[in-house]
Amino acid sequence: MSALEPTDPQGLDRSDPLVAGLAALAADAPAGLLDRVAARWVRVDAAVGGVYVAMTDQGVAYLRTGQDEDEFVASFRGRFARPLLPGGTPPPALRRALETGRPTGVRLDLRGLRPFEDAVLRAAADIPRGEMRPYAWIAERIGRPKAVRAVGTALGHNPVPLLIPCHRVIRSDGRIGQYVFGTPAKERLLRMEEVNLDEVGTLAAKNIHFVGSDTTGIVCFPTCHNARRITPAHWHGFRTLVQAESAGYRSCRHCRPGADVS
DNA sequence: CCAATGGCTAGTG
DNA sequence: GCACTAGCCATTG
Repeated sequence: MSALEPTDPQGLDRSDPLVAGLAALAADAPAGLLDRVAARWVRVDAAVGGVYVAMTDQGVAYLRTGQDEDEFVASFRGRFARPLLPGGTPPPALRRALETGRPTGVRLDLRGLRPFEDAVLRAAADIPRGEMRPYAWIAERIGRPKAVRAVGTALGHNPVPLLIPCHRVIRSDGRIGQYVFGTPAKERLLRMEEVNLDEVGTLAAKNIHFVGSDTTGIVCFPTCHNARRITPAHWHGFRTLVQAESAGYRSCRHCRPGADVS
């Protein structure tokens, strides 16, 4: 540093372009730049009660239930290496999504996921409202048919439950399975979106996990919207997909039981 | 690197 | 049918 240069009160050499640049940043960083680094959190009412939602400039990165904001911030920091600041008003699209359970128009920031987790969550994101698929179905779809348990683990780490509907993934035997916000919440969410859990339970008790129509020769998961329109007179239940196939049925192209056909 | 741990399953008796 | 269990596999300690 030259003695002729003015001395900064903080001892910084402002003639150094780098230092000058940094100083300018610190002094009046545009909001957009700060938000490129820091995430913002908001509180939103959801179907399961109040939730905290963290958003980056790319979209929603993290969502959790709970009352204590310090806890939320701490758990966010445990997973993401970036600061989290209070963020003001929730975007209307986000509020609408969490009120109605229809997450249209909400951008997600899923960076940082491992390839396996990413594949699992993307498959789960494709399950339509009001329908359910087994853990094993996701495993097959992503090309890891034996990683069924790991699918459960990955869904358990879903950073954005509700927005990625992991509550629509159930066990192959028809039981509800576990959920990041607890099994009762999972049941409530499913009933809220008009899944007939009682019927699914009744069928499961009779070992029926697939249903088909003898007019179309198509077999579905019981909650598939095609399955729900089958006339009782033409309705047939099956214990396994193999049984349905040997009876001449082919798997529904909408719900894709036995997701081997891509 | 090895062991342990899950939002699970299909098989066995 | 109904319990049980060995197998599975991506993460984590």
